[in-house]
This record gives sequence, structure tokens and C-alpha cells, in this order.
Amino acid sequence: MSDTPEKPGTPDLQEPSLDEQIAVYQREFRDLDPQVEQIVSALGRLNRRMNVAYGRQVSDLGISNAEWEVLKTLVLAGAPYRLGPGELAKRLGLTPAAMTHRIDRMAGEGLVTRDRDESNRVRVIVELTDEGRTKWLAAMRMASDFEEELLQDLSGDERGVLGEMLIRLLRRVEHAQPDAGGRLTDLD
Amino acid sequence: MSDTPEKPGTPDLQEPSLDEQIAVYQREFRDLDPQVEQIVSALGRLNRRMNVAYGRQVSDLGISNAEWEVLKTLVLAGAPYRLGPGELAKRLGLTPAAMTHRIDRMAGEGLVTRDRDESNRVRVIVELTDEGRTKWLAAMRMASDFEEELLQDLSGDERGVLGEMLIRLLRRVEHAQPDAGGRLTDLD
DNA sequence: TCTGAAGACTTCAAAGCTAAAGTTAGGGTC
DNA sequence: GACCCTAACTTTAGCTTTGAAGTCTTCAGA
Repeated sequence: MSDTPEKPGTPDLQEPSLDEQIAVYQREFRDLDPQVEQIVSALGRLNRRMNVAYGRQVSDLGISNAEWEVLKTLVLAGAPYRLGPGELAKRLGLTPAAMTHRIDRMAGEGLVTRDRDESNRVRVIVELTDEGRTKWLAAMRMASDFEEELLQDLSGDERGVLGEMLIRLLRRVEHAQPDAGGRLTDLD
Repeated sequence: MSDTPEKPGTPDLQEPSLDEQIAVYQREFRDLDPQVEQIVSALGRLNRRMNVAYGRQVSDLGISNAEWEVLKTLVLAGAPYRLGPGELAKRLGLTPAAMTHRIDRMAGEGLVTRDRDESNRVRVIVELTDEGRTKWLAAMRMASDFEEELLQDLSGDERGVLGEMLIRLLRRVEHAQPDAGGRLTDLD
């Protein structure tokens, strides 16, 4: 542990307790449904904390959270683990420009290769290297241990119920991004 | 709507279906617990989508998601809605440097004021303006409508169960950030 | 009172992202 | 075959954030 150069990394979050937060919001905004607020706030906090945790874990492997996202996306594409920059950008929610730079970096680190598609020279093919796949696997092991530990208070039944409810929520947002006016549409 | 200059904004995410994703991961990584993966992936996706949605909503008010976060944090501090840059940074998970710049911008836009604390001139006090509070309220209304719509498939009982389970997960991560080795600690 | 040290920002340089403009290959249309 | 249009990146300029160094108070001790 003494040889780890103690990377500054993401700072710990310091938020007020969730109950406190909801109490203040109710005082400041009468229409608030505390049950809804509890769910939504807990979702947000949970994710922020988890992302901090993931970031710390993968940094031990010498990669950033951003790079890990790319590795995951390439593995999800299935063997031979290839995607174009444009497709990667869409799946990661980045602009193509950002993707270009990220691929530059990762190619320089040997995590992926970048080549022109010889059958259509407008296209570029980003492919996971063996080293990239190895890093993905190591990160995946750490992540799944962490996730199992996170969920250890929930029984198998509870996990099923939780998963099912989250999927229902997800269906609602995935098939219905708000339009410019900010309302959900296409929901039925 | 034609006068809105059609801000480019965040691109829509395009991820493979969750079932597909889990199937691929199971093929590539045998130790994976699909139930755990389902919960964790759904949590992540849900949050990404929600953040995109929030961002689009508040941009109609002329503020960014980042600015909205600051407004929320100041309101959470309670009247008279004051916090120092350092405290804000800790609660938002930013570096003090980033906080300085963000406050600059928001002060320029009239959302907050920034003054030296006369009783201790090392300190700075950031205070919500009336305009900032108004924007917060408007954003809050949009957000709570959106959240209610998001949860409309869940009954009151289900909401209670979901909230309770999320809180349990949150307790696990909040009181136990992984240490440098990446393991959860202090869990009992 | 002077000095040193700690604390709370702010400033600066560099990294990473977005938006918009620029390149280059492919595919139609006449 | 020449021309134009579109698609798929890449490049450029400007922001936002980070990490590290710098500035300005305040406070404790000599």
C-alpha cells in the first residue's frame, strides 16, 4: 500500500442525511411527495457513490472509469469485440469528437487498436486488444465482488422484486425520453 | 417552440437491451450473478436516463444541470440559503477550484451572490438570490412532475418497498466507502 | 509584537468534453 | 465519367474540471 502513490482521486461526498434532505424539501416545497423524493434521491445517491467506488477500484488497474466504460462496451459487442467510433459514441452518450480522443488515448495505452475498414475506407474499426480484454476481466471481477457485497442485505426474493421494479422504471424512461417541452411521451 | 434555438444538448443514449447485455456478460464472464447484474445495470441506466431528462428540463429554464445542483444544495442548507465554497464543493463532490469557477458563472448570472464573511475574512459566503430561488422552485416543479410520471406504474405499497430497499443499499455504501484496496469496510 | 503554521479560497496549466467546421470515401444522378 | 450529396470520422476553438501552486487571513506560541 505504501508503493501506491496515493492518487488524489475523487473526493468523498459529504451530503446531509437523506431524511434530513427530504424534511427540508418538504418545508420548502409543499407539493413534494416524500415517498417519490425518497426513491429518486436514493437512486441518485446510490449511483454517485457506486461510481466513486468503481473509479477507485479500476484505478488500481491503471485505467480510468471512462476507459472502463469503453472496455465494457466493446465486450458487450461480442467477439471479435469491434465497433466503430460512432457506434461507441452513441452507446456511451458521448460526442464523436470525444470518442476520437478517448480512442487515441486507449490505443496509445494498448487497450484497443484503431484501423480503417478496408472494405469501406470511410469507416474505422476499434478492436479490443488482449491486454484490454484482460483489464476488462480484472475490473469485472472487482466490480462483481463489490456488487455482491452491496446487495448482501437483500434476500434472493428481495433481489428479484427489486430487479423487477427497476426494470419497470427503466422501461418507462427508455422508451420515452422527454421532448423539448420536458414531458414524457409515447408512454402507451 | 420555434423560438427555442434547439440546443444540441445531450445525445440520446443507444444501448443494447438489458437482457441482451446480461446474456453477453454471462457468456463472457461465468462467475456473473445475473440477478445482481440486472439490479446494478438497471440502476446505472436509470440514472443516466434520468440525468439526461433533468438536463433537458432545466435547460428550458436557462440553467445547466450543474447549476441546478448548486441551487439544490443551497436550498438544502435552509434559510438564509448560505454556504461557503468549500462546503459546497464537498457536498457536490467537486474540487474547490471547480467550485470557484462555477460560483463565478452563477454570480454573473444573478443566481447567487458571493461575499467575504466580515466576521472572518478568510471565509466566503455564497448566498442564493431571489432569482436563484425562483429558478430552483420552477426546476423542482418540473422535476417532481417528471418523477411522479416515472413512478406511476408502481403502487403505493410498491413504492414503499422500493424506497426501503434502496435505503438499505444506500446505508451500505454511505458508511463504507471502499478503501484503497477497493473493498468495503466498516460494515458492522 | 513578531513569527510560523494552518486554513480557505483562488489562480494556473493541463486534460477531457462539446459544438461546429473541415476531410475524405461512397453512392446516386444525369 | 463528372458532379453532388451524404456519412463517418477528425480537427479546432472554447468550456469545465482537476491537481498543484499561490495568496491572504487568522491564530498560537515565543
